[in-house]
Amino acid sequence: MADGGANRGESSPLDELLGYQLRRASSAVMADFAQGLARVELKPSEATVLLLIENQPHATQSEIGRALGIKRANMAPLVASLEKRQLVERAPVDGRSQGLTLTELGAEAAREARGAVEANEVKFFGRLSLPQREQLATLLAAVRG
Amino acid sequence: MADGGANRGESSPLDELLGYQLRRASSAVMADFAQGLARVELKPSEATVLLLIENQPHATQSEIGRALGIKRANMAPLVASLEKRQLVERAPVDGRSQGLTLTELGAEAAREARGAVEANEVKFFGRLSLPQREQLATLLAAVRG
DNA sequence: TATTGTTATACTCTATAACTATA
DNA sequence: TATAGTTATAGAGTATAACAATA
Repeated sequence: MADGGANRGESSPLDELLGYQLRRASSAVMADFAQGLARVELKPSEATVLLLIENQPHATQSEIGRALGIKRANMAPLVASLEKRQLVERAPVDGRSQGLTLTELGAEAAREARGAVEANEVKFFGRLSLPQREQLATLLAAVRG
Repeated sequence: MADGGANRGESSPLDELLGYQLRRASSAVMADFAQGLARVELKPSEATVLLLIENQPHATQSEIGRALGIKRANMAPLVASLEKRQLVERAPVDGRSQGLTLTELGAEAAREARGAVEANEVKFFGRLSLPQREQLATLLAAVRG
């Protein structure tokens, strides 16, 4: 790693800060997740969109974006790319909205994405006991308010 | 917010994923932190660098970068900008390393950065009890391994 | 008037590669 | 050989502003 990895050899005033620890933990988990997805040529944002469409077929891209905290302006090129790769299909809902569904290829990609998600969860949270995982979920929800 | 904010109205399969919850919590905290720093015209990465230099004067930028998980290649323009703004001074340690210290202006910026950090901590973690905060710190450390 | 989707654009953070110079 | 610092460059995510079409 040489650079960029987590340094744990020296204490720093940031160690006391939960916001900082939260960011570092999130970065570590996300970097591994991105690496796990690289094999399938999906970015994390694309993978989460696929999983959400799988779970809520015919949702519009605005709805998906809202659920994921991704702005409309950023959803447009993201979905356009998924459609171009024939992972997602659009079907008009009304004159301005289009419902999104997975193609067969998209469903396969979603399965692979879920595999990457689960490997990532096991790798980072498998060390925790079930009560610890529940506690962490509770605390994270409380932080988000 | 209209877009981009956290949607909590609908359940999704991602709600079960600790990695996803971790990322969303981190994003929320970081967005608020960045906003709090905007008043001082500091980015989060710059603020953390200032705080670390304050705590470890004469540390080299490689050392600071290692402690923060920022690569040398990314530290270079960051520190150059802080130096240009006269927040940081460099003093040669040996022929290839330079120790970093805060100027008076930099010390003042660090104080303001610390204020933003503490407001951010209170806003998001003040809701938690002390044992809960300790538990969260323990769990995040365990996640990072 | 509000919402959907879109384009253009900019900023932050991160990543690799390649180079100089010093140890 | 390894390390410090630099430059160039690319990718991922996010942000705002503005627009057309539709509700």
